[in-house]
Order: sequence, then C-alpha cells, then structure tokens
Amino acid sequence: MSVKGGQGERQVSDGDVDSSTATILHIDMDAFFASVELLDRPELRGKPVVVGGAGGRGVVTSATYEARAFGVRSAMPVSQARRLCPQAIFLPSHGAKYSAYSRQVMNLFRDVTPLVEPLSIDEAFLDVAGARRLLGPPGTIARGIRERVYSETGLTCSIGAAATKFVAKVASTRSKPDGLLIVPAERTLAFLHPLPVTALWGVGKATAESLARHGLRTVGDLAQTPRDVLQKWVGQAAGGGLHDLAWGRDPRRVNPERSEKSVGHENTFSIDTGDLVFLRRELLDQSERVAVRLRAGGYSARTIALKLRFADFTTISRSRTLPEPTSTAKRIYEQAVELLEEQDLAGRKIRLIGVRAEQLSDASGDTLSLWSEDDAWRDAEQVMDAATQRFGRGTIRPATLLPKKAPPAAP
DNA sequence: TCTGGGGTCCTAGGACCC
DNA sequence: TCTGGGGTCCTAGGACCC
Repeated sequence: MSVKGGQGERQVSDGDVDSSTATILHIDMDAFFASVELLDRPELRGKPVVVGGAGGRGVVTSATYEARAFGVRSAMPVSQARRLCPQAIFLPSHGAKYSAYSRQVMNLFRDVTPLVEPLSIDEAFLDVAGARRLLGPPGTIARGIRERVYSETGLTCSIGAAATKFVAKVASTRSKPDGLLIVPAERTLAFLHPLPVTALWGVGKATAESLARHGLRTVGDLAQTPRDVLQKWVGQAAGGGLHDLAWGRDPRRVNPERSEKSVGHENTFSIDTGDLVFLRRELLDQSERVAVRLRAGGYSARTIALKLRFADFTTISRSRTLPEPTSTAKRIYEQAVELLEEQDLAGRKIRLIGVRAEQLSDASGDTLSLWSEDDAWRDAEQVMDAATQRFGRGTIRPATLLPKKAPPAAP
C-alpha cells in the first residue's frame, strides 16, 4: 500500500501493518527552509537550491534533495557547497517566513491532539493515543496530517510512528523525504538492531568514533554490550541512555509544556576584530535582544554568559550568576561587558561574540520595576556615542531593538 | 573545507555546607 | 594526625541537534 503524499506517492511501511501500538508520531518537515523558498519560486522546483547565510562566512541551513545529490549538506560552509554544486541556486534565509509556516503547521498538529511537543522550528512529537477513538489508528491519523500539511501549505513532511519518542524520531528520518514509516511495538528491535549507531539520536561524530574503536557499529552491537561497559566507554548518562535506546526503552512522555532554559544571541563578524568599542556595541545590541525576549516570555535570568570565538576558532565562555534575577538589557549588558573586560585578549582577533541568559525563572518579583527604559536608553546612547567617535557616524548601524523612548506599559 | 545561530544536555572540578 | 561522605551550586568546556 502506498501512502498518499504531496508531490508523489511513496511506499515506506508495509500496507497492512497494525499501527495501533505506534501512538507517538514524530513529524519532520522536508528540507524545510528550501521548501518554503520554493513556494515563492516555483520555477526553481526540481533544481538544486541551497539556503544559506549570506556573506563569506555562511553555512548551508537547508538544501533541496536535488542539491543533496551533489553532496551538499546542512551546516556545510556555503563556499564548499558552491564547489560541490556550482549550478545550484543559492538563496538567503528568511527567518520570519519560516517561523510563520512553523506556527501554521504546529497549529494544524494541535487540531489532532493537544499533546504536541515542538522540538525545533520544523519538527514535533505528537501523542495520538487519546485521539484514536475519534480519528482512527495512528497510521490513519498520520496520513491525514500529511495530506492536510500539503494541501494547506504546499509543503511535504515525513512522519515516523512508534511506541516511543526515540523510535518515532528514527523512523521519520528513515522515511524521508515525503514518507511515512510505522514501527509497531513488537517490531521495534527488528527495526533498530540492524541500524548503524549513528542513526541514534545523540550519537554524533565523536561518540561514533569512540564506539567504533571498541568495535561497535550497529545498534545491535550496542544492545549486546553490557551496560556498565558502555558507561565506562562513553560516560555514565550517555552509556546508560544508549543501552536503553538499543533495547527500545524510552519512557519519556510527549510534553507540550516544555519551557526554555536559556535565551541568547550571537554574531559572527565578516572580519575578525579586536576593537573593544565595536565589541561593546555588539554586546549592547545582543543584550537588548535578549532582554526583549526574556520580558516577552515572562522570564528573568540569574546567570549571564559571554561567548567569544577567536580567529583560530577556539571558543571560550565566561559566566556569572547575579545576586538576583534580571530581565533588563542594562544588567545583562553590564555583566557581559564586565566579563569581556576581564579577559586578557592579548591582541587576539575575535570572530564571534555572544550573550546568553541562563537559569530562567518566572519574572514575577524581578528587578524590572526598579529600572526604567530611559536608563537603558541613556546607557545605550553612551555606548553608541563612543562607537560613533571611533568609527564615524555613517558606519554605525543602529541597534534595532534599543528601547523606544516611550516607557513600557505597566503590567 | 574552513567552519551560523538557535538551543539542550552532560561532565568534571572546586567551593561550600552539614 | 591525617583526613568522611553526601548534596548542591557554580563555572567551563564540549558533544550534539536542527
């Protein structure tokens, strides 16, 4: 039996498979950013299209399957992608557009069940156990979602259905693109054990190499290795986790209410710099963005972290925990600058700087009431003035999210 | 080949407390 | 004199994911 999809029909799972035990769906949009771009550029359909950061230092964020055929992959430097596939069409990212489509499909999922856990901008887990009475078995629900996603957005997605989150995730990956793969509970081990260890969520380059040194290449190999031996090789949590996953054990529930644990912004410069005035100005901009997002989410942060990446790509982070939580740009900026100025840069050039707010809590009772947006504005102006003196007026791009002169509305 | 920006989670050592 | 044991917090770094 084939699965009705968007652009074609693709058979992945056996037609008569009983999906009743595969109540967790993992839904993953296909080549999401590139596919969204194609909606506006239908003439590019069927061609290699690459979405990536503009400028000399960009990486590929999304590539059509036609581009992947040339070896183009996500996270690859755009310069390398150009060499692999010179005829590809390279497009810049449009983040706001992707967010809008993301919201649309997530809301569509919530029509099926409230138990939707978004994992990233283009994927989510759904627990459809409770939706079965109304909507039928998970396989039927999944086919319905795939049709609705395509008819309402013109985008295709792939769905894995299984008894656990982790197997559903592996299944959706193996069904790509534009596919559906159902793994009934009783077929879990037969499905998992032949797969390479790299198919497991959390096994990347380093872990795969470490496992290979011990002769472990498949999930079945992992399952046959005693748990404590695995833990010795790759660490307590990772080893135990891998052993559980290799046996299909994954008790994690679909959690629709997961909250953020940190909020940050970072920026890689087109040219490495050691100029402190420029770096402070960048920190101010980033601190503003972080603060705005904290307040929008109703959060305060107790820890502020600074991230620096040097010209040689070595990366350091320095963090400090505050006496009390904050959601103000001023405090965040002050901490970040303090951490920056404590570093002995010794003339080293910097390619990236970033700020992150950690240890988030509900904002009630935080320091926002003690601080006015006017304070932040004056503070911002001082830094901007210094930067303008240093670089000249025309070269300073305004910090886009500096507080407006109008005071914030009282809560 | 020359490496983005958004995150999560884990480890490990030291401080500190009981 | 030679030195426990556990728990929690803080910090730095790194693997990993999309």
